[in-house]
Amino acid sequence: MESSTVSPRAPRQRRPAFDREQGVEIAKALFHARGYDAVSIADLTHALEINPPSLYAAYGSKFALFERTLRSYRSTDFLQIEKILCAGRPPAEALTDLMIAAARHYTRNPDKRGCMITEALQGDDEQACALAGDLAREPREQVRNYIAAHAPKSEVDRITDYLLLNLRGLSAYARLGYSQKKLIDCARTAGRALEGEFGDEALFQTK
Amino acid sequence: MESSTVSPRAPRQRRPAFDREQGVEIAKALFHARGYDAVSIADLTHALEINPPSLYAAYGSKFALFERTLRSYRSTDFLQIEKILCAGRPPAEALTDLMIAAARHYTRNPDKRGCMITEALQGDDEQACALAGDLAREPREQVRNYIAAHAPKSEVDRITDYLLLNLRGLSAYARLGYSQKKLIDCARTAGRALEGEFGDEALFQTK
DNA sequence: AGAACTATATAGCGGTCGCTACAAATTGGA
DNA sequence: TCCAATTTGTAGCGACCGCTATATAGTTCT
Repeated sequence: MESSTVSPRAPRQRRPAFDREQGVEIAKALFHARGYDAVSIADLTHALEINPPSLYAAYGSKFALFERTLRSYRSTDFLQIEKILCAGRPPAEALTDLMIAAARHYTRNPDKRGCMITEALQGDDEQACALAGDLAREPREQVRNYIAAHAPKSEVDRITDYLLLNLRGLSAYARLGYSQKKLIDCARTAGRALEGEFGDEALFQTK
Repeated sequence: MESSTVSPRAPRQRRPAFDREQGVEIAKALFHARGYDAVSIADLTHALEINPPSLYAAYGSKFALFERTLRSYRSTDFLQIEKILCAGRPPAEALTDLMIAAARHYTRNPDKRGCMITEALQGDDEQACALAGDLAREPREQVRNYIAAHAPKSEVDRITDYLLLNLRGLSAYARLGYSQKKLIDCARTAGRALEGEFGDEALFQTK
C-alpha cells in the first residue's frame, strides 16, 4: 500500500469499472431487504452490474461482502444508542425513547425494514449468525450498562432482557409490514413496564 | 383412469413400510428445529429412512409435508389460548399468564424452541410464509377478541399489537437459547405494562 | 401358480448454489 | 510501441436443490 516509491517498481493500478464502496451500499440494501440466505451471488452480480469474478476479486466471497455490509450498517445505519441513553433524565423515559427511536428507525425506509443485525442473528447460515452475534454484543452492553447504572443489581438482567426482547419484536413486526404508528404505540406501551423499575435513582447513579 | 370396471372390485391396498403420521411427526421435529428453508428433502428422507419417491408418494411435495406438520403443530402443539384467557379474572393477569405460558412452552423442549408458526412467518419461502400467516390468524383473533372484551375500543389494537409483539420476541429469544427462567421474567415484566389498561371492567365485559 | 397391482430403490432430470479457470480486453509504464 | 499488470467476460466447475421416470421387488387377489 505504502510502497509508492519509484525504485521498487510501483504496482500497476487500474481504475476499477465499478465503485467498490458503492457496491457495498447496493449489496447492503439487498441483504437488508431479503437477508443473507435469500440473496444469491447472481442477485448481487446483477445488482452491481458486474460478473462473478469481479465480485470475488473485489470482496473475496459472499460472506466477506456481507460482513462489509453488516459492519457498514453497524457504523452508519445503526441506532445511536448512546445519544438516546444520555444521563440526566429519568431512565424509564430514556429507555422508552430508545424503543420509540427503534420503532421509527425500523420503519423509516420501506425497503430497509427492521434491524439488519437483529434479523441476521436468526438466519440459516452459521457464519452470518456468528458475525451478527459479534456485532450485537456492543450495543447490548451499552443498554445493559445504562440499566446497571440506574437499577438494582438484581434487576439489571431482567430489565435488559425485556428491553432487548422488545427491540427484537419491533424489528420482526417492522419486517412484517406493521406501520410506524403501530410500532411506536407498541414501544410506548412497552415503556410502561419500566415505570417503577427505577425508583431510587441516587443509589445506582454512581457506580 | 375409471375404465377398470371389471366389477366394483376392492382396490388392492398394501401396508406401507413406514407410518405416514409418524413421518409427519419426525418431519415436524425437523422443521421446528431448523425451519422450512433449512430442511432439505435429503434431510427428510434420511430422517424418515425412506427414499425420495416414497416421500413424494406419501405427501406430494416438500411444502405439502410442511403444511401437514404445521397444521398438526397448530392443533396439538400450539398454546391453548382459550384455556388461559378464560373469563372471570383480571385481564392484565390473564394476558400476563398467556405470555408466561408462552415462555414456558417455547422452552419446554430444547429441540423445539420457539413457536413454529411464528418463526415460519419470517422465512424465505413465500408459500410457507403465507401458510403461517393463515394459521396465525385465528389465535391472533382470539387474543384480540379477548382484549376487545375488556379494554376501550380505541386501545384494543395497541394492546393486541404489544402482546403479540412480545410473543414474537419470546419465540425469537427462545430460539436464541435464552433460559426458561429469563423468558418468564421477561413475560412477567411485559405484563407490567398491562396494569392500568383495563381499569373499568364493567364497561366492556358485555359487548 | 399366475395375474394384477403397489411400494420400493436406483438413477438422474433441469435448475441453482457459491465459486473459479482461463483467455480476451483494457490500461499503465518503460 | 511494446510489454507487463490487471480486470473483464465466457464458460463451467462440483455440489446441492426439489422432484421424478423407470424398473424392480413385494404383496394380494383369483
